[in-house]
Amino acid sequence: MTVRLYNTLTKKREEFIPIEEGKVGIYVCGITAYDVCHIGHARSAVVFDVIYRYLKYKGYDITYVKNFTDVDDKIIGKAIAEGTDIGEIAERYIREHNEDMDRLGVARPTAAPRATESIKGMIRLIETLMEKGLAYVVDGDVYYSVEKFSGYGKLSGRSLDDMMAGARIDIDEKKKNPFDFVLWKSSKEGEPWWSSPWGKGRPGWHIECSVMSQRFLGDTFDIHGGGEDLIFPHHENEIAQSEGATGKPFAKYWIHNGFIKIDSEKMSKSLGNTLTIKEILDAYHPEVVRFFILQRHYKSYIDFSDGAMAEARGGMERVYTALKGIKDALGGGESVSDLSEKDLSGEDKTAFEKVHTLPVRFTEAMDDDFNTPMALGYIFDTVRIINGYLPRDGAQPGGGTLFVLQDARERIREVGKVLGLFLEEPDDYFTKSQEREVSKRGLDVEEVERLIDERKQAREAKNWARADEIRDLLAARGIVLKDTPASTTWKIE
RNA sequence: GGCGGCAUAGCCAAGUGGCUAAGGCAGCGGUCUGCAAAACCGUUAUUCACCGGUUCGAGUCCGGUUGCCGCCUCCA
Repeated sequence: MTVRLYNTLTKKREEFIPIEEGKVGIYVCGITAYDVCHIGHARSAVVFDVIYRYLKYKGYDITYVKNFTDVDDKIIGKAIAEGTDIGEIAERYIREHNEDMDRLGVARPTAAPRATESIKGMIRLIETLMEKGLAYVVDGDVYYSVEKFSGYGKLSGRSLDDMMAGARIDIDEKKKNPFDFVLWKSSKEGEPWWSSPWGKGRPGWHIECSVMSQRFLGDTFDIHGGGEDLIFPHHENEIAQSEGATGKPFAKYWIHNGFIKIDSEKMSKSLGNTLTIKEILDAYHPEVVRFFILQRHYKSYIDFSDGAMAEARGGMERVYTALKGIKDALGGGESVSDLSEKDLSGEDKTAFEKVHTLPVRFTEAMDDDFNTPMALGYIFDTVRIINGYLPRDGAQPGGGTLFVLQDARERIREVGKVLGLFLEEPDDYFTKSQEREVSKRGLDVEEVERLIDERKQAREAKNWARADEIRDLLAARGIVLKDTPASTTWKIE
């Protein structure tokens, strides 16, 4: 089965056919290293991480490039403000970024080049554009002449005439056309610079991606991705630069992820409602964050709120509760059943067939434009089967049951690995989750446990009134108790 | 002003021409439990913003209306 994906360039869902059979080259625009990453970066990272892992799961030999922009106005501004150089600023935020990604369980790309490592290539590319008459020089700045590139606007679906009609940009007298964009910028006093045929200067923003994608993936490659805000002008300009220079098609498929809103508002620095990845991870388990993101199709916007996160947490718990049930039934052993599939019959056989085909359904969903919400739905279907199949308290499960449960766990792990979910030991997951909730709510754990202990004694004395009173007291603080024959455990609702 | 997207149950969210409109959360009834919790079973949209059209057949295609949103400036 082949993957079908929505291509921003054609505005259609298309069959994914790699340029070279079995191989995939993917380039995703990374961050500008001038500030800590927010939840929007997390979404983009998680979405493309899952696409990367899925294509790998499908057996493709994949080269995944995600760049760092380490020279730009904002970085320069920050360096000047702090009296340091751009290298130090970039280094700091790249390190922070990598830390955030590691915590989110985002795999490192095959290559993570920095713009400043490819300055020579950028100069060469700009020279080619000059030779082809696609660029012009004004006072040491080099501009791209959009009118000279006939395909300009094909990605964002607008013509230059449309853009002119609705132009809202400042007229810059240096430019021949208001949509011309800078390829090379002359440096002002105190700014970093590189020498070039046009004098001391630095690259414009778009040129780096044209150069680094070409360097790692060639003139034409399979997939180019990024946030939807990059469609115009960034990706449009990349196409103009690359196709203008090589005369060949640039990326074959373009994938763009949707934005995150916060409490139904657009997240932006001016509104002051940005949430950093660090803040989110202090409050929620990384897998809850991934689950929250993957619960919606990557192209739609997501509305972040505490309520939505609480729901995501609830969903995660459902899966981990089932995994815990399996673990308890297996008695902690990894491989306790030495049966094989053909030894199964009746109920065991039926359950096995349902559970064992999870990866097939998962693949169907993912092949359909990476439909992670549907993929998660199939995982929940599997969870229901497991829960209904788990031995009741105290019952001794038979060999067939163990075999099925073991397989169920394997299959959930198999697809979970692609999504970056359900990879923890259930006990660890619950412990970490609980610690976060406790610290978030400022609960006094010792007092909680003292009350539980008091309730235990009341229960032993069959003083149900006092036992219930304590439970209600704890419930008022969001603590839910669970009595098992052996002990009482508690969790945050 | 230009370009584009979305509207599915109380909430979140799949489904893009055809079996009974996935799944999660919340609710209700039952089983289990000292009572709960978790889990399971059942239940919760004759209907997919509205109006018209195409079709044997539409949530799904086309046209219109209304409402929300994004991009056009740095932005994931």
